[in-house]
Amino acid sequence: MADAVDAILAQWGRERPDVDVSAMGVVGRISRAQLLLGRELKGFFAERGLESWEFDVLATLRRHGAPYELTAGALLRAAMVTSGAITNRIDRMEAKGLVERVRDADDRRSVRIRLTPRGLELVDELVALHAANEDRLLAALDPAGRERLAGALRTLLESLGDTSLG
Amino acid sequence: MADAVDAILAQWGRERPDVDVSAMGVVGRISRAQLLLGRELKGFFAERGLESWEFDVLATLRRHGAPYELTAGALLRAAMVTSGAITNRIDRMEAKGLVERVRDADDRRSVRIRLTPRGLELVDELVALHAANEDRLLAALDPAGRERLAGALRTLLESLGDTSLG
DNA sequence: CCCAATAATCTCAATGTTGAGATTGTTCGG
DNA sequence: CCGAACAATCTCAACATTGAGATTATTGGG
Repeated sequence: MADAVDAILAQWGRERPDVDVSAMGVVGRISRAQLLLGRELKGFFAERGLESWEFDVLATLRRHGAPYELTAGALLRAAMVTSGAITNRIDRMEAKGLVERVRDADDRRSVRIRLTPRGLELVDELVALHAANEDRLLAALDPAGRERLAGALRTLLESLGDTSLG
Repeated sequence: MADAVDAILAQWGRERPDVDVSAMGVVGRISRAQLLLGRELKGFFAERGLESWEFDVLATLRRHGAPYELTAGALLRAAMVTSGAITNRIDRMEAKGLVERVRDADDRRSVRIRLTPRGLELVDELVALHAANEDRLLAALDPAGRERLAGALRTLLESLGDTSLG
């Protein structure tokens, strides 16, 4: 069986047989898989009135444990976005009542972003559904295949410097 | 050794031991790998005065073979973007002299996008460097590891419907 | 203590994508 | 042939992100 990337590699093999394009077989598939999975997740959250990035913020706060708050800086490092993006996201989620800004009394440059009761309730309700949905998206892979995939990606991520949560 | 996703899974295990979040070990890593690889590629092309999406258009035209032209529709399906994005990209690349629009005489709704000599020269020069750069980014994986990774991703992509180039 | 360097967040213009609708052209049944 | 349905591309407003610079607050050397 062949996917779209196999077709791309075959085209390069025909047009530029002098170039070793085999790395594209990995990099291209990671890119396409992310795009297709991202679309699925977007649809999943849209059905529930959320953007994917909103769930991402909620989940980041939730999994860090009580009192479910992080600084804006910690959130932007976790989401791997820039400061402008985090300000915008928090603005919108604050307006929706999912998080609130709390000025830090010890360092007033800092803003702690905290889950509201409503935000906590929402993320606790969605996380199981989200995990089950991701599990469904991986249905084509058996447990051993998932383990190999996760393991190889871990090796790759470590080599790319993805070792901390910031 | 642990990457950022291991830390995330450990947090969920602590906070919500009732939820099976193992699928995030795969989906989360695909997402982060794509983000980090994408940044590397962006830097690589920026050093050469190109955006990643510009190379993507050039490469799509090049690998389809002479006369190095495709319709706007074929290009947008290959890039997996919407029509507005392709119009914008072609506008800018046409202004840079990398591609040109050719109205199809047989079906005048269609526009064929064709590599200019300069575009062809540029992509032919860059493709080997690009492939070598991607190879470098995967240096942490041995050939067998790459093969397993590509194979598992192919299975996943097929199951997500990524079987044609449009 | 003061001031320069550093730090955290916010502001905002530039950039790019989406997606609906407009425009232009083709096809095909009657 | 005509007109409706379909097709390909372009237009444009809404929305998000980036990244540089502004703002506000802290720290540490002298």
